[in-house]
Amino acid sequence: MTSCDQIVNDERIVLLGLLAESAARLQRSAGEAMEEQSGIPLAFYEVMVRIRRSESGRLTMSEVANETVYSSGGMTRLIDRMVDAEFVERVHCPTDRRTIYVALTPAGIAQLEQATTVHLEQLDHLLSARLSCEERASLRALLVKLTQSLSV
Amino acid sequence: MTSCDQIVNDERIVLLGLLAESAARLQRSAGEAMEEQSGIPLAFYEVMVRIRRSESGRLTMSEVANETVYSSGGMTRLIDRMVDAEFVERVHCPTDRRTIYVALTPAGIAQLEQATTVHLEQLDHLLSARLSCEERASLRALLVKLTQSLSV
DNA sequence: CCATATTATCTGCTACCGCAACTATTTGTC
DNA sequence: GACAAATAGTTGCGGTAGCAGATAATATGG
Repeated sequence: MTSCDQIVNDERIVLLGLLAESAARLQRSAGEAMEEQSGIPLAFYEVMVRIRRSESGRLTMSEVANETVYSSGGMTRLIDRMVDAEFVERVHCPTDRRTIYVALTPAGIAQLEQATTVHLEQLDHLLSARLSCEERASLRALLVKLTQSLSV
Repeated sequence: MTSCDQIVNDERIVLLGLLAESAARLQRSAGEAMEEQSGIPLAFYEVMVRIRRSESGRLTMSEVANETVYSSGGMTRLIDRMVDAEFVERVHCPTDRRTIYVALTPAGIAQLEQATTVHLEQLDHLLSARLSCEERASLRALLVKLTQSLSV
């Protein structure tokens, strides 16, 4: 190999590292702020947001796990903690006794609303201050394109 | 609040979730491939790449930790594992006995070269197949801009 | 020359995730 | 209807990260 020095600076390798770094730093900043100001982990928030976005106000365990890139085992315990905190509840599906829906409790809805308000302020700091609306839109488009069909 | 339904779809909240999801999925895919084909965790690779990119061929514990978004404690153990695997070695700084340099061993350099070759093929699958060269360039530019001054 | 503050790294404790194995349920095939 | 395969979710185990405190070395002020 002529020089690994050059190859490790390949744009694709840099891009993957950059993506990991950006995501880690943003999640850390936003996560710390949420923990401080709303008292919940960012992971809780992400789950509650997905549930809230759903048509029926509930998602199966598998659906939540897939949307948030958790394993099924990992999601079981995350939901356990959220049930303990009384933000969500498990609801058995009447037609398929294997599936379990996860739905927000009234306390969860309240928590989600409070956290969202604070979270948006943080995102103004973290995102809006650094990227224009157009830039955020193209970043979003690029990430969607990148993640499509990688969804498995 | 009129409707939290709308607010949780705010473009900034979506963007943060999307960034997390993209990074997680890509790292998972690339990480599994690297583990299979090169026998090392992606975390090892990321550390070795940073060291290789450095001018002097070595970085302090703090430098590696900062560049890879680890805490100092987390980096201590990651380097412990890499030392056990004989990919890197700790070198005491002669002028400041607190600082410790991390440098690649010959085995580490060889491993890095092998892994890089395979990794680039994977990235062709994961990145090049989905985004054009121009799109990757603008994604890179946007991520750099986003992460700038968030570096602490 | 000593005391204090700062810096660099390591260690103990705790929390959390993934994998693989397991249970329960449903679906498909004969 | 019965048995095999597939699917949904939970649990045991192992590994890894972060935080806080400990340790060691250097820099600063008196």
